[in-house]
Amino acid sequence: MKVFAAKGYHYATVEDIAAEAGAAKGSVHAYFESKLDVLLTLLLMFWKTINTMNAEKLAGEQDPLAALKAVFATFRELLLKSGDSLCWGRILQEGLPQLHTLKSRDLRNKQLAIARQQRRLVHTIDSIIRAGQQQGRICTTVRHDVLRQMLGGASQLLIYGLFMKSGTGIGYSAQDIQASFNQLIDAFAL
Amino acid sequence: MKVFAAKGYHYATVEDIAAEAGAAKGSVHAYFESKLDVLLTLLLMFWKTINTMNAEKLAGEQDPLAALKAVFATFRELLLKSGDSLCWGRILQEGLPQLHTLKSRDLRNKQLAIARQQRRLVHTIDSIIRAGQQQGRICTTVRHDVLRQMLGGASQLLIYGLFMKSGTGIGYSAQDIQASFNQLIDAFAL
Amino acid sequence: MKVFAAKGYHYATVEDIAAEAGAAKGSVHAYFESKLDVLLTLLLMFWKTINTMNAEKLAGEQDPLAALKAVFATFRELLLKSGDSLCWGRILQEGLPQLHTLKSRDLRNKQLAIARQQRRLVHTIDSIIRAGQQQGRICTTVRHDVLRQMLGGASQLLIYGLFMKSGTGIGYSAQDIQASFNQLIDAFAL
Amino acid sequence: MKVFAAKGYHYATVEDIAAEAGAAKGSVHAYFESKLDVLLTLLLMFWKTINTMNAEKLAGEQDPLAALKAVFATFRELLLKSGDSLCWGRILQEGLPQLHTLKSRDLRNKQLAIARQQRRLVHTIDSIIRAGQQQGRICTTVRHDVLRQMLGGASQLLIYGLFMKSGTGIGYSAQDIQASFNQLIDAFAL
DNA sequence: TATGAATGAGGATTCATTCAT
DNA sequence: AATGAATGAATCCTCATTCAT
Repeated sequence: MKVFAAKGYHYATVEDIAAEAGAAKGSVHAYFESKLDVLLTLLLMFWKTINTMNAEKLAGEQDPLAALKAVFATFRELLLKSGDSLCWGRILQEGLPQLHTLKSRDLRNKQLAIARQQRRLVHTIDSIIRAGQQQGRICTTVRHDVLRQMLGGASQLLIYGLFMKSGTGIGYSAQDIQASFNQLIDAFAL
Repeated sequence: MKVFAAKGYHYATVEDIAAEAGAAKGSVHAYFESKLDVLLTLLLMFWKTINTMNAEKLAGEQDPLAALKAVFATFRELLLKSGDSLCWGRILQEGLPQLHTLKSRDLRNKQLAIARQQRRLVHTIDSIIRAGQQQGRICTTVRHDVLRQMLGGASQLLIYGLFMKSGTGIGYSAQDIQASFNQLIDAFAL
Repeated sequence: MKVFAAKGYHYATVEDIAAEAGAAKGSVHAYFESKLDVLLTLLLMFWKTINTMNAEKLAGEQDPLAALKAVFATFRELLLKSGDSLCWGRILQEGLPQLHTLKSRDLRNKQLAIARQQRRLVHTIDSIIRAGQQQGRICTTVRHDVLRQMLGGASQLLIYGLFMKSGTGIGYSAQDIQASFNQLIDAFAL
Repeated sequence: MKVFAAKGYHYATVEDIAAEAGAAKGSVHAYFESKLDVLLTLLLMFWKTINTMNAEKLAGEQDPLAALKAVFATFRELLLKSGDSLCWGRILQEGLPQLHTLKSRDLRNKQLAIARQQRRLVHTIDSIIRAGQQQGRICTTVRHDVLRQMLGGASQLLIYGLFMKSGTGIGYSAQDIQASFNQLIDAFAL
């Protein structure tokens, strides 16, 4: 994760990964089918964790606005967990090869599993928004999918901003994000 | 641009690029120092265009809310220009090598120029927001840089959504974006 | 061919092949899909040549015994052509990977083409033998396929013997083979 | 033996060998210096067995033709022993690395021992033929080494034929070989 | 003695880049 | 100016071998 985050998938070598783990090149292939498998495994882990955490948090939560805030808080927590680097953030952005280019069946399945987890998160958010709209708690002039994308994008770039190098005009902290993002959600509340 | 967008920087070969341009592999290097140079040139072109278009649109525009809407409209126009594919979108996400890894001085300069253009856009947006806040037109409970990141992120993911494959829960069109995004901006107006 | 013959397929590296050809490693892959493709191409070339030469020689040949002698003479000519090394001989013995292990469709087709050419030679020999048996010129107490295998094996090992290192009890020359092999064929004539 | 026969030396892994033996990878190296050592050990075993069996059979055999038949019968027995696969046959064909490439003295010695056993078989056959020629039982128009190679090659390919896949024009059985091969020997009897 | 996790040398392959034509 | 054949650096992956347990 560290290596991919620091160098990007393509500039990271298997040797780099092994070295970071304090192991030898060959050992990486003892645990992963290929370099791509390492990436896919990480991605799958990320999305699964997101969904698991959300499931726990949302159990029993009735208020759609609170639920929405909780979901995006999960996202922030996970992205910020590693502390000093935007590990997940950079990994999530990596362009993956087309599904049909994947040689092994196992890898194809992994990529499908990732897509499934991503869809699950999407579905979670959309359900909350639609429920909120039906309860008259969330404004209905915005499509649920549009709102979901806006919130997701805003959330992402806010976090990325935390790790941007100086000189890019970012002066806020993790705390600022929390408050402002909740204000954003409230802007769509009724 | 098409090739990078379709395959991603690393999966695109110089041969692909040349073929798309109806030229031969060697010719690419007659006009570009390297493959990376092609990408950097494209990126620089993108950001320069963004800033140029903004400069034109904003000349004489007094209303900060209208100005903000115009700036993000520019972004959308450019990203959507190619019509049937998210060319710029994918290109913009490509992980670039670290500045210090770049061998040639020319490439380093180009990357710096890109950063300059990106900062210029950031400055443009921030100026509008701060002016709006001073004029009492934009709410001051949100930092200007936080608002800028939120708007930028929302804008990006909305557009990416347009190109996502079916099954990802995207049902909106380019028109939906326009209205919803302006509503988002208005949510921060006073 | 020289490299495969000298080192064997697996002990020969692509670099060796390139060096022998006075070219660079990468150039091998400009003309061949893979190292295996080099081998398959050579094998296909060999079997095609065998069949072509036979077709020419046998046109108009009525005598089955003369025809048989001609076919095996072709085999000898080709194996001995390179002069100072048993190029084809060693290449022909190389164990090939199973058809289904082959990654590319092109390689699979090449291997099938080789099998086709081999079958064609087998068919050529068998036809001659059967015709000879029907004409009462070749003894019928031996199955045509048995005789074909015996003649083929004898032919092969005779030639291999020519290239065996001293100390293996080989004292004959290429001329001795010709006479003795024809005597072998005559042993089955009526 | 089974593994080498099924996959070929280079496509067989030590893990395969261990698995077939119901042991673990590491155990192979407890009994053999290296993978090549396994192969050489098998080869040496084969040739030693051949010579031992021949020594027993030939003790007291006066008739050179009967002796020749016995020697090649031994060869057939051994090659066909495994029953359903051409184990020895494929192993015998494996291209070995050049003697001087062998790292360990032990391996070099083993390879020399194999060569010694091969020479011993050659000598056995040649002695029989020469004795037969001196006794006027075997025709003298063929050199003893030429006859030995012809018989050996014929014998080999006949047996290989038994294991060839269908579609290669092989229709005979192990019994057909016996009779036909003896007829071949008789063809050189006086 | 048996194991199997860890190792790293070895080699095939890719593809950006060069340069003679 | 355009080409594309040739190059070789870069790197993934395999698997024989080692060795601590």
